[in-house]
Amino acid sequence: MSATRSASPSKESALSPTGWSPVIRVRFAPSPTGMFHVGGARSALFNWALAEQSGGRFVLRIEDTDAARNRPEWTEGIISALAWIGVNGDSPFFEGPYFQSAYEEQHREAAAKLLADGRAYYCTCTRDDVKARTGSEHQGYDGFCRERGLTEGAVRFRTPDEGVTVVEDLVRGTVEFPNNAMEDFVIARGDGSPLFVLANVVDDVEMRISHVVRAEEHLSNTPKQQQLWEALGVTPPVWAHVPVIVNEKRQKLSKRRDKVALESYREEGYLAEAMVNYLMLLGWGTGEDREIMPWSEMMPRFKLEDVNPSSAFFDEKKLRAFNGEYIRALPLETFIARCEPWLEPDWDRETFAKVAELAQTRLAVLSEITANVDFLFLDEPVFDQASWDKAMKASAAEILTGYLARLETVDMDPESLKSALEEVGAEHGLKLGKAQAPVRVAITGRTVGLPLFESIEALGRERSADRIRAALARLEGAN
RNA sequence: GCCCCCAUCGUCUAGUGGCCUAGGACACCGCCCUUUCAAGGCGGCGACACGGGUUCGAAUCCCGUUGGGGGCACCA
Repeated sequence: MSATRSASPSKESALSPTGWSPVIRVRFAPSPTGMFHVGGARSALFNWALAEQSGGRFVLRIEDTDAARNRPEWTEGIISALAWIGVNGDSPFFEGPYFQSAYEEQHREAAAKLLADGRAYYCTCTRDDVKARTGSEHQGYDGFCRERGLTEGAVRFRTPDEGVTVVEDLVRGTVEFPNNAMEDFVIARGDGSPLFVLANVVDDVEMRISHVVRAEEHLSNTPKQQQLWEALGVTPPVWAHVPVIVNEKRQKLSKRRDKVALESYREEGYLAEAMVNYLMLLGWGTGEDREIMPWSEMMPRFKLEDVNPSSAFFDEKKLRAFNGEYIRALPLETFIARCEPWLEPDWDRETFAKVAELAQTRLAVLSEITANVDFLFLDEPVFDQASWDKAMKASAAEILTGYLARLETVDMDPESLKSALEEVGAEHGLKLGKAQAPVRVAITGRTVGLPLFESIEALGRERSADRIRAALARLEGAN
């Protein structure tokens, strides 16, 4: 038999490809071998949109069969990261988590069935054996044990020698794989333990997965898996291989060299909403001249057929821009609450609340709030040397002295504080833009930051005066 | 080496044979606003990889070239 799939998924069959159920059942099957990856998050989101828009199910399956590399904290990390981006267990569309390790019995039974049906056979060849016979590093298994009738060893799946395996992919269209390029691959080890390719398929079958939506790196495995589905007597799912996410060198994002952990973005102060929005746009577009869109609007618009097949660069600059948009769109109270993790416990929250609105338009990520407001709470500002050098020259000392004098009597409101500095500046032929520089550095330690007069108001008369005196002293010490 | 995928501005994308002198967003540049920096407003730069077809007509279809990428374990 050809073991190929002839029918292409029509719109109708895409809704019930397995014939088991009219609902879409998708799955996300990460292995807990490291920090949760932005690529995984993007795949999860695509699956999540599908489940939610159709009233189907999103099945979370932790593929924890590689005991050597698995760690429980990674599993927790996956679950909490998913929850962060809105894929949470409380939703009626969420199912799981299931743990692959719990289904080993089914995997073994499947291998046994394949063996009994003659679709698989035992093999005792080692890699070196095969290499010795074929004389090549690159050649696959040569089928040596196919007809030997062994009763133990690793289990190999018997692949067709001729013809092609046709994979119908919603993103990539029809993809044909020549069967003669597919070796008889191992589905269970010599000790009987199942391999990924088998476990993955058996679980998908058992969990009645209708659509397998995953990254393109799995496309090459798909003909093998499809053969397995068919050998198990089940109609394969609808496949959809979404593009890989790449770095600036256009290579698949890797945990080693790239910043890929969702958690690290979270810690930097990226908003989940912005991250979700950005991730959805990697390989897909809203179809409108509008990219900033909440999940509630994006979710129903998502279609696998619209996913772009080419790889997408993860552009943190654009993510930052999105994040800034989302931060600015936050109601002030919410913004204040969201900043909380980056504020030291002893920083006065009332003072912070006074300047929060001024800071809101100045952040791309929440963690930047610290550098914007720390001067209000520290005994003395953190002086940035470059800022100091730039501002503390020419008539800086005169400006500071003049302003210090006025600070004793001026009304402590931004307008009055501003007029006072304008007057001092005028005395030295300086416009406000120039005159404010030394004062700003004296007060905040930096040349850039929150509006100066509001900052002085928030700091208070005495503390502001102290800082100007300190800067003056420092200036003299330098000379 | 073998198999497979991909190819529109620097980047993410819109575009599914005529609406395209190719639209939007990020980045970049300039101007305006302005107490710094942002934010905001306005404007600019900037792409259909190349070569053949098919067609009255191609960014859109086909073939090839080139260039990227992914996969080929008794890993997941």
